[in-house]
Amino acid sequence: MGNPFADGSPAFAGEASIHTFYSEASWIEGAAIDQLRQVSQRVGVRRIAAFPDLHPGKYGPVGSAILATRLYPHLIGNDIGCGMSLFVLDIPARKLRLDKVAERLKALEGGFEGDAAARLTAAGLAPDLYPEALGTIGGGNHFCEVQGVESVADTQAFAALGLSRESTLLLVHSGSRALGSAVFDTIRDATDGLDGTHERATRYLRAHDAAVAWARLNRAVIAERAADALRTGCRLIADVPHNLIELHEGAFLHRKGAAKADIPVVPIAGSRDSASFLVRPTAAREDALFSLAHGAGRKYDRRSMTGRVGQTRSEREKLARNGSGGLVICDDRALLIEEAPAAYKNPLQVIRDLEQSGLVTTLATLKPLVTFKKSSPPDKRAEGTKRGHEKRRSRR
DNA sequence: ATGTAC
Repeated sequence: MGNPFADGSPAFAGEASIHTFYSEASWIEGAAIDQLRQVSQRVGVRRIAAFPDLHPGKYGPVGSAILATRLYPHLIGNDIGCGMSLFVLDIPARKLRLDKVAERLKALEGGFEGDAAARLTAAGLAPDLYPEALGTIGGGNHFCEVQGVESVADTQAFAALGLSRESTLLLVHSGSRALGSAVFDTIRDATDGLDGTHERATRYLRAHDAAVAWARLNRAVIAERAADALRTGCRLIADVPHNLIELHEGAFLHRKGAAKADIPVVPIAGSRDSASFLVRPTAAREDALFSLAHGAGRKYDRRSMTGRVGQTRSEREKLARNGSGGLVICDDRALLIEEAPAAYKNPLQVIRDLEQSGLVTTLATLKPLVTFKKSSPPDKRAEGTKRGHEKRRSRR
């Protein structure tokens, strides 16, 4: 089936307009289109913008921005405040030894050894707000990636950010961990959304805003920990949430896997095997609800990836390297397979569509050098009894 | 996505 909204013109379903920013060349699942339609028919939904990384999610379309007069916490889900932060490290890329970088980044696996409570307080958050989780990446599609500069399209704009072809960048994708999940738990029953003036909505929004701030701080602490591990410093270039609700002209702007675009520069992640992009959003794009794609977007869901790739040892070893010699640290085999580059759409096509829609100009292309996802957890099999071994073996 | 439901 073709893509009914691919012409980019607004289509009307219910009261809401759906404006798409992807071309026929982008892979868009029918189930995601169905979800867009369903959301467009919900009470209070006014306008929807959908991006080329659009794919179906648990409660609604991922890769879309939804403006509604009613509040829909489920459109955001549990990882409130999730996003990408780009930093520059105080060390030129040519000085990096990738195997050493990979080894040192394993320090991220444990907890933050600094004063989490003090950092929370400095960010205006309660010191007892999940201090033990602060500075941890989490699972799923989250990562911390050391990048080099592949090419620069706008030298002046790139230099104005204090960046050059020699720069080493650090892209952190993480969110609010257990906090966002706990906040979502408080409104799990509100599947039909909330009246924004209701006290329950106000309470949720206050907790939501704290989770957004916590997630931003989390990315900063992760970057700081990575920089410390690499014996260098770092400086923030851009912090861009893609999972949050903001007030816009008296209505709620829900962004689910849609990057906030009303800021100077936005990093858009590729898969771990392909380049990421630093783009400049076109100002004041009301039609795109001041949003952008947040990455490549999934092509295959996690479950269907099992059996698709990583069957043999040599295939799994291939997944631990990227095509240009970079390294991937992911000692969790299931996660390595679920997050294989083949599970994602072509990020180049995503950028092409955003450029052709006039939503962005690309400043630079960044190549992955070392992608940290997860290092060895304590080996549970080694802890088990001999009987446990036999049980496990018989299950296979 | 999640100190992962049971």
